[in-house]
Parts: sequence; C-alpha cells; structure tokens
Amino acid sequence: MSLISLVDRNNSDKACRSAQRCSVGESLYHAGQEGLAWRVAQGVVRLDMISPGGELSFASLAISGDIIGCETMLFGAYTFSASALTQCELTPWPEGNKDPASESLLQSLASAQKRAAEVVALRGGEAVSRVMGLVRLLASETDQVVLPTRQDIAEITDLRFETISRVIKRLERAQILLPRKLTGIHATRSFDVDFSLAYP
Amino acid sequence: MSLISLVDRNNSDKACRSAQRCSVGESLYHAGQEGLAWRVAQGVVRLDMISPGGELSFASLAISGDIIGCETMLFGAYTFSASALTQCELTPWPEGNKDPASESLLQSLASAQKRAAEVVALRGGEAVSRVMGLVRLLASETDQVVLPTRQDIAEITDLRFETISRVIKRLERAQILLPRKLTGIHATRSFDVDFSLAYP
DNA sequence: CGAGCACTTGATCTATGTCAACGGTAGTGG
DNA sequence: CCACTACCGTTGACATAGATCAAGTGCTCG
Repeated sequence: MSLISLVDRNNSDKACRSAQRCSVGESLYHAGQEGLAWRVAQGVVRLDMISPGGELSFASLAISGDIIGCETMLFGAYTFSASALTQCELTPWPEGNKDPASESLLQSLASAQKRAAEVVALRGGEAVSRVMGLVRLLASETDQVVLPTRQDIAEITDLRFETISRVIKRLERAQILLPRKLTGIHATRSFDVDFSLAYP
Repeated sequence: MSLISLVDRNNSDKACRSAQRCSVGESLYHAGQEGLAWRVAQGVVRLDMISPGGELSFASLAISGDIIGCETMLFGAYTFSASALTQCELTPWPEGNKDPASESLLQSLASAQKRAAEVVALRGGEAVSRVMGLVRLLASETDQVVLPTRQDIAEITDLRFETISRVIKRLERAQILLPRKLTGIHATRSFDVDFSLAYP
C-alpha cells in the first residue's frame, strides 16, 4: 500500500473525452478527483479505496463490460482510485449522447453484484486457488496473460508477495502456468512475462 | 456450507408481493428460483452463490437501502440465495408502479460498488479486525446487535467458527462487546445474545 | 431420555507471514 | 563508461496466527 502523497505525484492520469487505451500498471484516476464515468471495454481494472489509515487499499476489480467511476455523476468526485491491471481500453460512459437507459443500468447493477462475488471468492480458501482464481479472471477469453506485479496480486488476494512468488513458481514447475519471456509489443516492463494456462 | 439438496428442503421462503419482515436466520429465496427483486429496507442480508463444487458459498452482503435479486428481472431466476443475518424488512422493487428511474439505479450501482469494497475488507487483515468490521456493519445505527451464528460469521470472514468463538470471547473479556442475554421480543433463537459495542 | 445444535476450550499442527540476503534490469548522473 | 539507487522477483530460515481435532457444556425438541 503506497501512501497517498506518493501516489499523488504520479501525474499520468487519463482524463479526456474519448476512448482510452492504457497499458499495464497505469493509473487511471484517483479517489477524490473529478472526472468521467467509464465503461471498461477491454482488460481488467483494479479499484482501491482510501482506508481509515489514509493508505490506498484494494477494494475491487472491474473487467470488460463493467462501469467504473459512476459515483462522479452523483457526488462529483471519484470514491475509488483506478489502475490498469492488464492492458485495457476505456470508453466514456454513458455511451454516445443518450441517457443511461434503465435497461443497461439494470444489467450493470446485476453484473456488479456478480463481480463482487467473484472478488470475494479471490480472498478465501488456499493460496494456490486464490492465485489461480485471479489468473483465470485475468486470462478470461485470452488464455494468455501478462500478470500484474506480485505485490498487486498479493493485495488482491490478501496474501504476501513472497507467498505469491512461491505459489507462481510452484505453478510453473507443475507446468500449470507456462511462462514465455515477452519479446514483442506487449512487454511494457522489463520483468513482464507472458503466461499460458495449461488447464484453463 | 450445506449441500443444495439439503437447503432445498427448507421451504420457508418468502415470496409474496408486499413488504416482508423476516427474522434472524430465515431464508429469503434460493438461487435458480423465480421471484421478485427486493429493496432491503432494514437489516442485513447474506447472499450466497453456488460454488463449482455445488455447495452454497458466501458471496456478498446487502444492507439497508441495497437492491437484491434484480437479476430475476433480466434472467427470470435468482443468481444468489439470500438469507437474513439480522431482523430485516424487504419491500418489492421497483417501488410502487413507477419504472425504475435511472437516477435511483445509478445510486444503487454506486452503492453496490461501495458495498462490495466493504465486504472485501471483511476478508482481509487479522481475525479480530474482520470480526469487528462485521459487527460494526451489523450494528450500524443501532449499536445493539444480535450476532449471527459463529458459523455465519466464519463463512463471511473466511475464518473457522472456533476462531470466531475465541475472538468474540476475547472481545467480551476486553469489554469491547458487552453481552446481554435476550429476554424480550428480539430473541428468536435460544442462543441469541444481544451485544452492545463499547467503542463503535 | 436421547439426539441435535450452538457454542467453548484445550492441545497440536501447518500454511502462511516475517525477516533477510541476493540477482537482474532499468534509470540517473558524474 | 561506471557507480549508485530503485524496483521487481526468488529463496531460505524461522515464527506464528489460525486451522484442525477432540472433548465437553447447555439448551430445545420430540
């Protein structure tokens, strides 16, 4: 968990009116700021909230199709901070010039509740199954993943990064995760590794 | 976690068109059934989903103001099973005869996301703080709680009931939870105890 | 009375946390 | 170019919170 003051120095936030592509690890917006609501068109977004101690702590995930930041339309400020866990694409919401249709809002509400249940499941049970749960979520439809940092995975699953490191190594040795050093387009950070899932 | 076949034998579900009061522990509806969507007007509801293994596993909480079961309006069946963690009151949703206004849906979406973050927080950190977190959630606005069974608390916080028992006893001895045997109206089960929070 | 359920408590085990050392890869500045 | 710092990741040794197993209490219900 980084201190807010540190996070605030990161000025790479996205805030314009058109569709946005963002790369792994990138910060999208911060709690307390003004801004738009977005639909996650591609990828997985990590949401954090400001804990009583003033640090950012993991709050939830949003994946393809989910709406994030809609609090701004009610309160004029984001409740959560958002960052990209995988490559992702955001489009401003509500879409086009039409009013948010209650049909689509109802769908969003239902899928938000489903998502919540999935995230809750990532924080229960044994370490291996939590990590695999997250990997499956990240890999959904792709079966190729660039994993977030061990620290990110640790905060999402409520484990320690050393544990995550050991778990992932174990999965590699068991040939369940098959690493491939990234050479091409996707590699944004030196330590990025592309994994395929042997048994998705 | 009980098997579905066992749970299905419980026929005490609520399903009529008017406001419903339900007492602690009562089952409200089951995943897969048809039924209405509800607004939780009072109390706290536990939602479970059917895990891969076929058992019911804790999915989320809904508290005063939240909308539950709205999936039925889209899919014709509940995704989750619901049961009352505290005394609670449900009103059919959408309210009255009006269409679900997109304003109120937007609010519901935002508060669902907030709720998700709260539930996630109940599954991280030390045992004591998880339990206290839940107790505070249950006691919000009342500072008097009838706790759910240790087993319920255990499933919500991803701990074991023996651990919950030890934690609660510890909090009692530290005078943070002040037990009072229930005599009156609220006691629905022999083992119910009313707690006040010393430092809410 | 016996069976069932919720709870308590002790003894012991273990998965995960904690601490610490080390390697690889930028990036920065002299 | 090299030294230096800052991350990210791996691995070992050891500590511990919580899990597991087991026994026992009190209450209710038939």
